[in-house]
Amino acid sequence: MLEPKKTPPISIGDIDLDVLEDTLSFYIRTVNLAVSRDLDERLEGCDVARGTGKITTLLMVDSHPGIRPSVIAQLILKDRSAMGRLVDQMENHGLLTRETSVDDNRAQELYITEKGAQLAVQVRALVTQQSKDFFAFIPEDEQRLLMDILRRAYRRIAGLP
Amino acid sequence: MLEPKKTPPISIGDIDLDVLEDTLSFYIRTVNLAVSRDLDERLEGCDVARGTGKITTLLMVDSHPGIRPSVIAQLILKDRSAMGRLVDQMENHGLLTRETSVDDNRAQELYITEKGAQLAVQVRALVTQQSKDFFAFIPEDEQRLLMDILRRAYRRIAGLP
DNA sequence: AAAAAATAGTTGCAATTGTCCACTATCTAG
DNA sequence: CTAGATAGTGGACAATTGCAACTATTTTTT
Repeated sequence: MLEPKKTPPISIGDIDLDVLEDTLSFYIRTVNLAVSRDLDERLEGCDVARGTGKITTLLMVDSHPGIRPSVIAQLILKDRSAMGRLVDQMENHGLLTRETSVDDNRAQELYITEKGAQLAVQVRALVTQQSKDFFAFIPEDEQRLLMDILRRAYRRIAGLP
Repeated sequence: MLEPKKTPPISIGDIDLDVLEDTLSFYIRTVNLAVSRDLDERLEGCDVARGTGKITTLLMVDSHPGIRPSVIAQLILKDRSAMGRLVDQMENHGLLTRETSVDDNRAQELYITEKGAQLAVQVRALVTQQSKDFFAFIPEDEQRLLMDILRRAYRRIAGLP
């Protein structure tokens, strides 16, 4: 029978990724997407969900009382205006307070609140666990390797010693 | 002299990253930020700048004529609506065309245009070079390792075989 | 063969985000 | 004392993205 045969569509299994197959940045970008989404889900409603930086800010303010917005901005790769808004938000949520530095009236010092400190405890646990879970399918030793490399990359990017 | 001494502010060198120091997801997120920005700079005005997915879409349509939007959506981890807009954009820019599949009238097939094909050539070179440059400070063998691990992660996430 | 469920794509809405730029205040250096 | 750098603020704007509802078509079930 010479019936018109349906050409099977290109399905997900047939795909090769072209040059992206060997492009590190492609994998970084996509894995980031997935891990960030997963993290957001777990933070549902947690006052520090969505976007990069809230978590880092919370933890940094908690463990470095008096730290300045501009320093955190450098850590999370944001400009000062974005950082300012982030601090606004967290202040409104009662997680931290701003004070003008007595040493330099241009600068601010950030301090954690009681509520912020409590949240920090939870977030520390949650973030650690999430990362562990998400990458659980990678063997321990490879995880360490991966982390070592990415840590170096990050420190270089952020200008850390 | 007992003058009031200025307390030196917490500076970038004094920071320790708390639990983030050992959190893979933190590094993925920050390195992603940096590498994506760098990429965007190089793509300035290039019709496929900003956001994830345009590049992948271009290359996939170029190397898999007739591929469907939903298949690409799965590769770039987006939902159908986001994918639709992406295709709108690229169609408006004259990079690809849509046709309704004769086999399945619900589905579309995407085809590259001349302009799109030319851009694909450039983008292939640019993306490859960018990734190479950006991670140049990592030794070759570590890069390979990193890529192997992340590739596995990606394939798992995207549901590839 | 008819009804139900699954799939592909579109659209509206809203929220988020990030960026750019200009502006003020303050500090530091020459 | 002036010039230039630095910290933070605020506005406007563009772009992405995500959700949910909706249509059309195909496939499965009964």
